[in-house]
Amino acid sequence: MLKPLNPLLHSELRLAVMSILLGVESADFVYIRTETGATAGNLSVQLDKLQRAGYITIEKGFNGKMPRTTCSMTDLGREAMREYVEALKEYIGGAR
Amino acid sequence: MLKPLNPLLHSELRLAVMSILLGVESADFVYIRTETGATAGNLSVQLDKLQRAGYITIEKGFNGKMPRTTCSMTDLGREAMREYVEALKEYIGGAR
DNA sequence: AAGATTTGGTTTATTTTATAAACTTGTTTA
DNA sequence: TAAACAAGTTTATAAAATAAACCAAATCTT
Repeated sequence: MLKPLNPLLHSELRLAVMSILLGVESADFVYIRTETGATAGNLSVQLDKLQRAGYITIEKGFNGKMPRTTCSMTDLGREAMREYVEALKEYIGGAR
Repeated sequence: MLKPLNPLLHSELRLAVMSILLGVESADFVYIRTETGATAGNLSVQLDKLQRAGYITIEKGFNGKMPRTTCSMTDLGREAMREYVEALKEYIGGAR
């Protein structure tokens, strides 16, 4: 039987966020927003879910006077991605 | 910017169904149900969506006296899977 | 042979999720 | 100083997934 797909990661926007964060030390809200094309509201909600799961950390600070939200992936997040990709391969392995 | 993921395929159960059908000429409802572990109701709904999209064909016949529903993938379905996997790789490419 | 159970589903209702719209707080610009 | 903009959050709506309830016919039980 196929492995279940972590529902937290099996979401287009959350997966895109995780994908971006895999490649960098950290990324801020505005950057992630422009890279993904998501609306701010949607992104805010999905980042919160990833944080609650312990997959990313969110730090709120300031860039001069403007607020800035910076995200980065945790080890737990990295491990979850690894497992997700491994499971996913069972689903798409035949499509080559 | 990341390619969008075909929402019809980006669903655990529908993806499992497509994955199964990729490897075989055809498969019947009961087989798909046991392989995926899905409930009959859920499977019925998701098969219908795949059929409406033209990704699979569904034929209803009989096995002796018992009804039998047989599914197989269409060329359109195969092509959609190919594109989906290609898009997905952009998301998970970093996780190796 | 009548009733109970199983098979193979479909339909409908409920829950969850994703998404967008509206709002808030503070900043910069005209 | 009023209007517009930036960076988000909160709340409402739309869509999706899932489960519960149901149905018809076959088979098993006594």
